[in-house]
Amino acid sequence: MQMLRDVLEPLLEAVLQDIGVNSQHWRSMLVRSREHDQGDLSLPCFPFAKELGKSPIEIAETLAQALPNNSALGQVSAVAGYLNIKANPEWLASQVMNNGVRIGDAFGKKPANDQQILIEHTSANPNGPFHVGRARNAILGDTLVRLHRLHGNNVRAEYYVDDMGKQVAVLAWALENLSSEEVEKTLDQKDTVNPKWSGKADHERVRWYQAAQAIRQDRSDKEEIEEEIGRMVHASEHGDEAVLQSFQDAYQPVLDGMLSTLERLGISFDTFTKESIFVTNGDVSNLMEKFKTFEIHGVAENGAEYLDLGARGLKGKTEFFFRRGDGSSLYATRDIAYHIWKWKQSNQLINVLGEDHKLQAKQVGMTLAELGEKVPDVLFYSFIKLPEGKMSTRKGNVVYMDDLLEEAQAQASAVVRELHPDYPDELVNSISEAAGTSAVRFNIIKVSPDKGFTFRWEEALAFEGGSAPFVMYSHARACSIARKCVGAGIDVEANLAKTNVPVPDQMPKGMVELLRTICVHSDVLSKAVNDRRPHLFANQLLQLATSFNSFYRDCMILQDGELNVFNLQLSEIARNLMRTSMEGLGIVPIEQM
RNA sequence: GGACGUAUAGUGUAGUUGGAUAUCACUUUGGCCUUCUAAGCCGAAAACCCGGGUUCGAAUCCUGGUACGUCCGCCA
Repeated sequence: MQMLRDVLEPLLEAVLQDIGVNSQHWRSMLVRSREHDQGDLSLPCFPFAKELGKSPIEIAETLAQALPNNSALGQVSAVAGYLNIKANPEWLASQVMNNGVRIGDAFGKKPANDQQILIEHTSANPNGPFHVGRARNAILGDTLVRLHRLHGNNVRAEYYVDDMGKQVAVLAWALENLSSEEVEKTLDQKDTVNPKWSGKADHERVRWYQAAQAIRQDRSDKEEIEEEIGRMVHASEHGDEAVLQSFQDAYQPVLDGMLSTLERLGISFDTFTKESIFVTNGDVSNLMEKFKTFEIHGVAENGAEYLDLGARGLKGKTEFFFRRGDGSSLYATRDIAYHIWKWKQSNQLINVLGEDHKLQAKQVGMTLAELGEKVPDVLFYSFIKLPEGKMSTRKGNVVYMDDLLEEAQAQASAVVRELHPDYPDELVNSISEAAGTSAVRFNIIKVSPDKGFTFRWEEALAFEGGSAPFVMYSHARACSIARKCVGAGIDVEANLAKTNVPVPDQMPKGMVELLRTICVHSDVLSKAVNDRRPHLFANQLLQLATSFNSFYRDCMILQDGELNVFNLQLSEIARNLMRTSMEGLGIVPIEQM
């Protein structure tokens, strides 16, 4: 709780100096108490014992006695060598009510600053529909974008389109050379397209890609095919406009289909940058010429070139190849050119990458450093696997995002119908769409990115406990209260505008809990953003919703037609904080459910 | 074989960078709907992979194991 810390530290410093502690080390020892009953902040006094020649218990007691009265401080106590300090609930209330935590206009939105941040995420190869594994990148990345915006940062969400290379070439070749009969014959009814997605190019065209993959293995003329594809790849890497155009014609509908899936999850991008532009504009070849002048530059027997990053401390395989024997560039080389370009338009770069890209990212980072460029921040995440094992399109062991979202919506719909048989279809649909997609997102965001994640239908579709619908429900309740007030003829706006509303003498547990949660909200947001760990904020939002539910139980706002102004104001603050926070995580803040 | 990551109640997870009685949810279990939405609230039970070390104090740091994941292409 930074607010309390700001008040407490100067007071503690004076007191500590009085008893003979002069170092500043204690600041890092001041920690949040485990038990809220004991306090909000605690100072363990054991390290002072040696220095002062007194027992920790004695020191804690001396400090508790010496700490001056302050409106921010509630109970101050010494327990077993710990100095425990509790915030005064009335002070918390005044902080919350008097804009102390209302940051900006939107209760929790910080004012914008001049940081220009570019977050690149997803950047999936446009050759097939999203499955839940690939979606972790998009959900994590988009959440990071949203949280930065909530934090007041200027962010650009960027998708790096892989519009060259073998995968796209295979897709383009297949679309030009294979009839749909051939495709179906080759795939032999395997993993047929869900009729629901029959118009969707990401689901349709991936079959051409898969058929081509099979044909490249088996067909009698596979050498010629390979040659043809190789020629296309080669031409694209030398900037052949016609070939690049044919690639784009092949992948663009697929990409559009994939993006529409993401859109359903509330994920969108500001800019799309095509990999090929760094080849056609000469950046890549200039870069490769520059590498030649490096002292760690090396050449293989067939003329392929590399940088020996071992000389810069890279362990394992130290040769980082940036040019093939035939003179063309490699993916990583283009990625470096891309990063140099990105640095020209922003002062912070964040990439969201799967853990399989760790080595690659390291090589790119070291090379950028070698070039005198800054190294981007990277958020790595571990893969999502299925209970049956690794997710693999080839083995048919996949859960497509489109299917998951459809199922989530259907199950949410069943829940709504059971709970509210009176709701009209249209309302049921909008609630279940919001609840279903939000649940899927939240289920993925709430766990630490570097944790391996096993996808389970029951968990993705859990609508209670620590889920998105749980938060949405709390928010909808708060909205319902406001509606009730309006219905009772109360001017909500006018009551919210009232100042100097007296803080109640008796504050129920639920109210204090809510105030305390609100007071740490912005601390947690900063940490989640700065450490690139969105799950911290997801947990904070759960805490906020839980606190609100306790408050809701303990504190009536409208009782026998009487309005409690203080409670209304607090409820509205919490409601707005929930709303902006939900938006920050991509949870749809519907007002009724 | 090497590099990097992970290991917490029956299950899934949090742990603010070394502090007290380790978080939350599911499951199990006892209560709460004639007052603002019970997708809710209040309670019970249940865990730090195994050895060593560092120190007043270790889930957290060091070290040695074990298990799992990822990578170690002139692929993207």
